[in-house]
Amino acid sequence: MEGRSRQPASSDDRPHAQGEPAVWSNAAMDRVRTDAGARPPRATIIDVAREAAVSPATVSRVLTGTKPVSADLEQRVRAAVNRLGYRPNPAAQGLLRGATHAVGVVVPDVGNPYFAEVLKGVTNAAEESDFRTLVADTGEKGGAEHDAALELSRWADGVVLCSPRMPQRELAKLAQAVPHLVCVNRVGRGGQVPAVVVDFEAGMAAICRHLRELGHRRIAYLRGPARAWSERARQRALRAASGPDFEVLQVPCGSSSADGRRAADAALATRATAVMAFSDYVALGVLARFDELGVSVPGDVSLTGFDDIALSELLRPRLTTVKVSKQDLGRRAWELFAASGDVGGGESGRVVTAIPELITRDSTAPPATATTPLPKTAKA
Amino acid sequence: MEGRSRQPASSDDRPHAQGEPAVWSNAAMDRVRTDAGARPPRATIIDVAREAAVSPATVSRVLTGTKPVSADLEQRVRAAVNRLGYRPNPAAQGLLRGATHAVGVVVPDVGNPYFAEVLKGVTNAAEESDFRTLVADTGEKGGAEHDAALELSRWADGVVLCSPRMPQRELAKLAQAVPHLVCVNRVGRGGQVPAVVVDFEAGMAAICRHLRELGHRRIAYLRGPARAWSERARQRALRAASGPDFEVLQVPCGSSSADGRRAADAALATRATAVMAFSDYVALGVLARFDELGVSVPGDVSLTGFDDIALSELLRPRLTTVKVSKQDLGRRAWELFAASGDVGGGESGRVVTAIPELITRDSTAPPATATTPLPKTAKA
DNA sequence: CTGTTAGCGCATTCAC
DNA sequence: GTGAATGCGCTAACAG
Repeated sequence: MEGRSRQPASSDDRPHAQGEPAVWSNAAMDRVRTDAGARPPRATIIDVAREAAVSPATVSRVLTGTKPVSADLEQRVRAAVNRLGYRPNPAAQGLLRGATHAVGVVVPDVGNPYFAEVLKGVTNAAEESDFRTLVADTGEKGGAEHDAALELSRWADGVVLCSPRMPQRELAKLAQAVPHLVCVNRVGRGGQVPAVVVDFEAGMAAICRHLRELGHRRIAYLRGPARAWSERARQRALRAASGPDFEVLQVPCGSSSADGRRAADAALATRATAVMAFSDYVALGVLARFDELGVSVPGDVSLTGFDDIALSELLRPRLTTVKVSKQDLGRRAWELFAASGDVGGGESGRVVTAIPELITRDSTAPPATATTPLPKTAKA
Repeated sequence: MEGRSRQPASSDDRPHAQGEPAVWSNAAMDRVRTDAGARPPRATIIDVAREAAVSPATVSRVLTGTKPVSADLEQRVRAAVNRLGYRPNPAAQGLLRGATHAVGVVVPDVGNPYFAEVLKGVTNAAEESDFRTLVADTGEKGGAEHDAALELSRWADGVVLCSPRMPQRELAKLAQAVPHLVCVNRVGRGGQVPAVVVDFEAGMAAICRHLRELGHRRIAYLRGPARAWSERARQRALRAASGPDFEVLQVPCGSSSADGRRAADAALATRATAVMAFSDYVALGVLARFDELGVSVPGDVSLTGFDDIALSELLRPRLTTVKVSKQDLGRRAWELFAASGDVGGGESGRVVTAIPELITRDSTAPPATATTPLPKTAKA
């Protein structure tokens, strides 16, 4: 594309670094050998058949193992396959079989360790059944979920929707358009769409109980995305736990650690003795901001998360939270998809519930005094 | 499959929770309506053609926009498409065009925030060009990379290999079998395979310089995976920086925070005044273990990371590290792939280098004394 | 057991 | 401009 030097490129594998915009440099380390487009065209099943001097059908039979083939021919075919490095074209197979052997996964944000783990769970489980995984990252934009799922549904045999933020009726409509839709952390009206969900109510209840037992009476709750089903479940638990001796102050927040960081000040302003974050990921941000403000956890305020991501026990203080097996969530979602296939798509409406477990660590303690402590110092 | 109750399932969307093994419960919330397999079969282009009373070719022309179509017919077709909710079958398109409009991404571990970000970068960039993304997670098993890439190469038009740990010759062989292979953080012999890499040498050099300026003379380095190309690059920088007044002690470690946690004690045992971790992710584990041991950072020892993952500035102390634009890495890899397509696969051997930037934060400080401090207390 | 035939859903030649 | 025919790579039905 651009001019190229004829210099044979230092034999070492060390790239040289030079400026281009910002930190990026386009090392003009041009190709060495000029065997450019000399790549042999991909072998087809016909090539293999010719090579082995058999019919394509025989090759197919050897590879799929559907019908018995004589030992002699089988050897010839295998040899030819290896020699040519033949691998069947999945698109063609899919076209014929009407199934692609792939699953789609829609996540709000792969950067969020929670979803990364769920994705990993699906991927690993799918791999065991020799299924490929397609991902779509909606960037926390609920509006993009519908289209992403619809698109993936054409590529894959089923779609796993992680924590969809879309409205209920949109989900219902989607479920009708997408053959094997499985939700994670969301159950639709009456549970028509198969789902694997965490029992958020139980989890929040456990956290509330823990806080109450420690003596907290005034709690700030950092809300997650308004449209998240899990948020509504949490709210139910909060309502149930609320009372004259257990006041829950709602603070808008979000689902990322950046959101947590931003909301930390507002949480403090409630003069609560404990802060419940929507998730561990959010709590992370809160912790950072509290530290900046010189607010000690749990000395000045207690803090809780949700999910028990790997980081939470690496943090200081180690976070009190509720443990959810994220990879299992993904794996279960996969299983739900796999099962739905067996029954021909009729078996919808299965909901699998994961019971989370309270993990008491260092970020919670009894309130320092009857009244809410204020930051020791402002802005470290 | 199992017996089902006729109970109409509580109209609420709250799943009930009951025991099964461990924390999982299979809520027997059966399907409500019995419209089981009543899903209409997916519409094909022929259905649309019939519905619009035109030929399939016309439908195709409207959808692909290759040839002009009269306004009248165009309207009829579009209406039919909407009515039927038709979406072309990508497998069929792929078969015909010989390209799938998908990229594969092979990562050692999606749970690692570094790779999650790179993956996100690829996904987002691909999406903009209307490409799908396929992922394979090799679980840090270098042996699985080759097969994963090979497999993905049949599904996708190209494959992005993230930080492959496979031996050089295996990579070379792979590059020959996979049409559009792009590496992240690895350049093969002479750079035949297009790659986008971080200039690890520059990064490590910057860290060494920083540490030396602070007065550190005895440093422990927590090694990454032996087979990682980036590790070898780091070693080069270390060798260059080493000298009588700057001693680098090597400690085997790995690439995960769990590895870091395990290696922390050994790092301490070197009696170094500063510890350089292979990555931020590793440093995370080190920090946690140090805290357990009552070793203060940077009071007793300084600690550095690499990559500047989002967490690193949320941690306390905030980690001194070297900043790498992880999403950009992914995006650039995508661009390399896209570009390689334009030139027909001949343009191999492009290497793009990202220059990282030192970020000085709170985890580094001058050494406390001339001699290495020992842990204040053992096992907090 | 093996080879031959047909067609999955689509875009793209060709004729008109 | 439009429609009818062809074939992408593969496997499932049929013959033999």
